[in-house]
Amino acid sequence: MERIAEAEYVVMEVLWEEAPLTAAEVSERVPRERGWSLATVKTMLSRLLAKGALSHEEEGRRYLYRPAIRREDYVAEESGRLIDRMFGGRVTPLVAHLASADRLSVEDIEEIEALLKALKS
Amino acid sequence: MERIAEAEYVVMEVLWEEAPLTAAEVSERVPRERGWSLATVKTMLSRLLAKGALSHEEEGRRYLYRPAIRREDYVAEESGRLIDRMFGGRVTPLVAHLASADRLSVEDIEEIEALLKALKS
DNA sequence: CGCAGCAGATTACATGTGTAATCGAAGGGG
DNA sequence: CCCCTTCGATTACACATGTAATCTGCTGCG
Repeated sequence: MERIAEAEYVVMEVLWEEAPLTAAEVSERVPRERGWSLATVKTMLSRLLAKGALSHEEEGRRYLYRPAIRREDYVAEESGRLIDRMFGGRVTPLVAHLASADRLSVEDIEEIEALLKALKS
Repeated sequence: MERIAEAEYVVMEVLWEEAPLTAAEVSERVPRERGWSLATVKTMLSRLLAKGALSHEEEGRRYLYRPAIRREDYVAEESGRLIDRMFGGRVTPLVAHLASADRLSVEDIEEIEALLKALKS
């Protein structure tokens, strides 16, 4: 599975949210603050097709695009990559880090505790 | 703080481990499997200097390099970036994801629970 | 005192990425 | 039936990245 660049990821998000879509529809749904032209979106779509991250079917003389990889798989790969690089592949140090970096509120902690408890049973 | 590329990060790791070091010393410590020439390491060092991620002091006619940013800060930024992109900035979904992706062993879970308990007090 | 060798600086070059503009075909409106 | 619009395809172009090789200036060895 080829690497998806950050700008490309924006397009993937759109299509994971709703698919299939035409290029124009994707363009409409790209977050406004990106300020992308339709042309840019089309470039992203082609590159993602080439990378095998999207598939397309013809609808008249347009394409309908849809994801060819699952969001979970992509997220798993990316977060795994980060954990491997920064935390030697271990998850506990990541959580410890998040905690000490104040990314964890008391509510977070309680949610996670509940989650873990559920996991054990 | 400018973005540090993946290859550059390898050099940062070396210097976070031990500093200050000369270019040659850094080169020796770069993981063998990278197969980098000394020239490549020197390029990384210059780029990191330019980005302000390293500082250097002269020692004779060589430089001694040392990190100018803390590993903690870099890791915080990168993991924050991932969490924002993939989990809408919320940590709990990340942990949930890790759990469902089988990145959490029973021991992990117990370690994290202990960690969280300590955090609350 | 001259030169081999090492330091950093400069240059190289292919590929990836961000952000389009342009081109050629096709189809719909008048 | 012809032209304007709209598609996807092709081309553009600057900057980043990965991976070096070359250049230039000192410096210590002989």
